[in-house]
Amino acid sequence: MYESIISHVKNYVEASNAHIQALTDKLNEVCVSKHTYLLQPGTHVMHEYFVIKGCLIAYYLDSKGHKHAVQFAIENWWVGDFDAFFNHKPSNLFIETIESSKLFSITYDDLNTLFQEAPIYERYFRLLTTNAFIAQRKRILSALQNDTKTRYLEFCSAYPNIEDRVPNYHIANYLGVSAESLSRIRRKLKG
Amino acid sequence: MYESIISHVKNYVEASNAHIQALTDKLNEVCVSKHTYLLQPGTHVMHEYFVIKGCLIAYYLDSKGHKHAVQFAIENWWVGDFDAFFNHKPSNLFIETIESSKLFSITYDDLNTLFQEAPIYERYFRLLTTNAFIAQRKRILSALQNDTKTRYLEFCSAYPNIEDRVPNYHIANYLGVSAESLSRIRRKLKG
DNA sequence: TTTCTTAATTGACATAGGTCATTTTTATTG
DNA sequence: CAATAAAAATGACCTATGTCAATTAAGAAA
Repeated sequence: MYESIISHVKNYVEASNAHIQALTDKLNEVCVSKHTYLLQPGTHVMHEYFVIKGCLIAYYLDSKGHKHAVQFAIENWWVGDFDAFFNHKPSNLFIETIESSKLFSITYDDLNTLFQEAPIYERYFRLLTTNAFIAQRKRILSALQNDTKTRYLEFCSAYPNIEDRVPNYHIANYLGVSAESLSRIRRKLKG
Repeated sequence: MYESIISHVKNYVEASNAHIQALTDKLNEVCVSKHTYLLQPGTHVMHEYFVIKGCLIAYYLDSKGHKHAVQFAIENWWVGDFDAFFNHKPSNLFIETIESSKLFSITYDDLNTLFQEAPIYERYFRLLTTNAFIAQRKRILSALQNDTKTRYLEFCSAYPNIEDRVPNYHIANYLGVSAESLSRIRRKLKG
């Protein structure tokens, strides 16, 4: 049951059995069906989630009602609202399942206890955050220097086969273009 | 001499005198004059820097020779190439002084020793990275939902008085627009 | 101060992508 | 399977911003 998260942890830090035990003791398994919100704006963020199976999207809604996807999460990704979670403020993010999904959840208090019990998890989360930061920076850079077609192709290879798992308008939102515009780009790529 | 960095650390973690000592022992003061590169692409990244006084910019050069600013660093900011530094690969970033600057530098090995000696610094860097991640996400979102004028105004209030410290074309690069376009926006704001 | 260099502004023009309205295709559900 | 809803594609039109070239302004150096 815990294989995927254990190997994820061991990918980043040297973890003893006791370390692993300390983590798994604090995880809860959650199953959610398709099109369900794990998080909605205004909510007090109780958990961060690790995806065992499934596909989710995290997005904001702007003042004009437009969605802006910030992250897709598939198997072995952590997903949640870091800002709201660590800074104890209400979220302004939607996190929604695109497929029915199986997740582990951990609470803020349990995560803090874990940091006390086993500082290797400070390191683990520091490394994850550093990687997320770097990936995000790449995304900014790509947005600044590449046209949408290039970024769409990049996206497809970064999240393999995701075109089949995620509706098109989510991808358009992620790339920061209208669904119509992405549609035109796809046509050009085919023809 | 160390006041600014000490209070920066204490802002994030509970640090004893011994903790502080462990850090300051590893810092070197560096003075660099205006228009100097601290880092250039291809280089093996030896240091991360903390700005005591001055102003710097970190940017990439894309395949078309266009600059893309990823960060301005002023007093009390850390600056460096996280990706290259932590992952031991050559940098593809320029870091350049815009004003003559005074910095602290720390090496990779010293930082790792510090993490061993005092795990609170794992925490400190985790928190810094989390904040940087969040700030960067806000930047992505702002780019996706606001027009350039709005983002320019946001930028001016996020980095107060920076218009006076930083040439215009750097700001245009940061916002992801041409210098001409920013110039037109500034004209409209005045008139 | 004068000279030289760098930065900023401006105009003309081209184009990617936005918006809105409509149609076609694909999913979902009773 | 039929009926309905949701998503994708398409066309017409508009606007913001890019590019290139020229001019003006500001800053640095001698």
